[in-house]
Amino acid sequence: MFVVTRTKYARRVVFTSDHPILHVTVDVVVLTLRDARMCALMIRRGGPPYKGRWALPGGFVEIDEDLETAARRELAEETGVQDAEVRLEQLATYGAPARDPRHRTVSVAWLAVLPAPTDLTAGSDASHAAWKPTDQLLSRGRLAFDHRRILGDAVERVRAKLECTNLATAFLGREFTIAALREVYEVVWGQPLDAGNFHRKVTRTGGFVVSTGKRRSAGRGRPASLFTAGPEEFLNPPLTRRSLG
Amino acid sequence: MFVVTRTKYARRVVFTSDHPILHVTVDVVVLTLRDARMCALMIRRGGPPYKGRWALPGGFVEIDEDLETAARRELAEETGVQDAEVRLEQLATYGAPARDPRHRTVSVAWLAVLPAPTDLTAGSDASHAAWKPTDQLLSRGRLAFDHRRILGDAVERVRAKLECTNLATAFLGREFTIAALREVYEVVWGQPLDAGNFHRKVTRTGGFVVSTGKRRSAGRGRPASLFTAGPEEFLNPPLTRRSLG
DNA sequence: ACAAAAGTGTTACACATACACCCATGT
DNA sequence: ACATGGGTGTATGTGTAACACTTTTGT
Repeated sequence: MFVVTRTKYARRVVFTSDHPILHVTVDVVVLTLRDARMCALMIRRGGPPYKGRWALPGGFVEIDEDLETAARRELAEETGVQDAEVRLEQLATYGAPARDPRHRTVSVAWLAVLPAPTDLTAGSDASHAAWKPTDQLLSRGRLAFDHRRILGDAVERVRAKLECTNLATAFLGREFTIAALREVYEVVWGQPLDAGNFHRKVTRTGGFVVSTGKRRSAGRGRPASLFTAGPEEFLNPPLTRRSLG
Repeated sequence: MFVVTRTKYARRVVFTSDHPILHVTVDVVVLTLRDARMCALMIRRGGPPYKGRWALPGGFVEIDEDLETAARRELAEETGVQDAEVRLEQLATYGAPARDPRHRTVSVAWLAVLPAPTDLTAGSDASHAAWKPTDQLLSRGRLAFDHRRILGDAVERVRAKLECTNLATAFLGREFTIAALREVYEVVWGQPLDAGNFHRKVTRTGGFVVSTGKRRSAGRGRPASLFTAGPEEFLNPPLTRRSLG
């Protein structure tokens, strides 16, 4: 029950319905670790509204497109990451009537966690896309729309999921050392952890990490064993957030 | 950029946009305990598609309506529950292109947990609305749309939240006994718990329950103390799901 | 040899589990 | 008096927190 026409500039849709009509978008919070800081991929807006402000990558859901497919498309367009293995998790949906001044828009937010050295060359303009530290964005950043809240919810979700899943391994490459994994926890939780106890905990918790048998020297000190992420999504019991240094 | 006209039968909206256009609905999973079973409020569909099947209460989001407001409106329309105190929590958003055969519909699902004796008289027809046991619905029920999946996700969410929040108190009235609270856990988790240890755990965990000083006799046995729900949302450490009987 | 990081041992303590046992009420 | 359910005590096991200590490398 809709007609699509193509003008010189854009597709134009004339739609008839008995029901209210809203726009549906996806926004993706892409997180990674750079220089011991948690960073989010942000896009600088080139036009109104919120011109010049940082915004989450996102866009409209196509008419025959699954929500996760739309999020995956946005992720690929902005980062070049085509990997179907990337964990993409639905965060929440934001739909306050005034969140977009142009039209009523409901946005389904997604969370993606990537290993560190992702360059933004593929498909996106470096002057428009950048990795920004999440703590800066959340405290002093001037973000477009309600993206500060979405980002804040994403960071909270990641903090919570480190306790009871091995999501932390998503911040690392396929093979990693226990020390690197510990650094993820220390950065995300913002507190030092006991190296010895952490090592015991993650290696003895079945399904968390899998030993490869290989070792890697980090320049000085005893070479560390290499592990890959285990298959287990949920741990029982969870890691605790205590054990301050 | 839209025109609303009113015909004899329904509002008709003619809409013009440069972007894909989707319908947005809310569906509400309303859970309660009846006769030691977890039940969901279901609506029997009177017309196609899925005529005669059970569906979650839900409906279209109005053009100027917040998502939570829409969910709360649906809850009130179907149960008569106007209480602003009712916890309403966003579950997830479901948007597979074919989930509604009529038109592309994205549905934001919400979860509400209510005390048991809610009669459905207010505003809804008893022949169309009913409390159905969730285990039956999930195993043998023929549900409309993707509502089986939504219901399944809701039940999983509730099971998980009992471990680390005092959501269980939402199944009970303002004042309740520890035994009643324990029954909520036993029904939702489907396993018996040790009465003594449960009592100690919930009363010694700060913020979980608050003693009223009052007592209530249940006919036989020592009268139980009455408690109200504490303010705390998250517990540390969580209740464990073990302790089989 | 020394520094540095990986990994293990050890001890004290908190909490969970299992279950015995006492408490307060109705019949 | 007895049954019934509410609530506490207690022994035992298990995991955590803190930190000492050993292992394995680079310089």
